Amino acid sequence: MTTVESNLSSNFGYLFEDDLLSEIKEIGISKTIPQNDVIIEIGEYIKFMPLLLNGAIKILREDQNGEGLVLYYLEKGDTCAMTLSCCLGETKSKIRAVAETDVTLMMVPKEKMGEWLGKYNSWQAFILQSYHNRMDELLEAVDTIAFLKMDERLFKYLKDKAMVNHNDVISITHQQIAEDLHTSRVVISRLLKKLENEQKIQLFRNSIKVIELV
DNA sequence: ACATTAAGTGATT
DNA sequence: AATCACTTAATGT
Repeated sequence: MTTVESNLSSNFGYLFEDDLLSEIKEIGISKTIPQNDVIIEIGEYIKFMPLLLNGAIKILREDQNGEGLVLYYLEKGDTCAMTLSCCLGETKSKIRAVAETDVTLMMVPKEKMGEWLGKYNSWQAFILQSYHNRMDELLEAVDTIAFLKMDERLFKYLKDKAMVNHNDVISITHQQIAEDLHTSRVVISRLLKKLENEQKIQLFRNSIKVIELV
């Protein structure tokens, strides 16, 4: 068994029946994407549906000026709900997906999506469950943006980032955080300083250590 | 040594 | 919370 195959089994094996699993192995194209590469761009048509085998993907929304806002992260075993709706409905992507870490994907041609829906119960369950999970995450993102103050948003952002990277030291500049949260660098610097005084984080040049991971 | 980039801070809106 | 203006610190050439 190849690495990709065992990877697929360990992440999706408990979800899918064996027939489906072997069909995915046969048809799917595995792909590795280096950190920070854009996987899906806004306005792009989607021909493949990705199953995330390894790494993490950052999902962003963008305003008219091309400035981004992080919505949520996908981790292994996840798939992107945007691709689901795009593959089923022939529409363009409304979000951008960026590789947060190095990523390995299994790309399934979109034609198979509909076919499998009728053929495999486990596939149908997976698609519905994925929609449900993404909906929850989207609502959580809305709550975060609407109800939390910037300092709480920032701390949540840091914790999420530490989580998906499996590392409590985050390599990032204040400027980059500001872009992800759609605010200014000065604001981030001040709030980070405050979090450091509260012993929640430690600041270094080009990196931040998260102390209170909860 | 000089230029560039990252980060810290007071003052103002 | 945003912006301006300025300083200080770290890093690259």
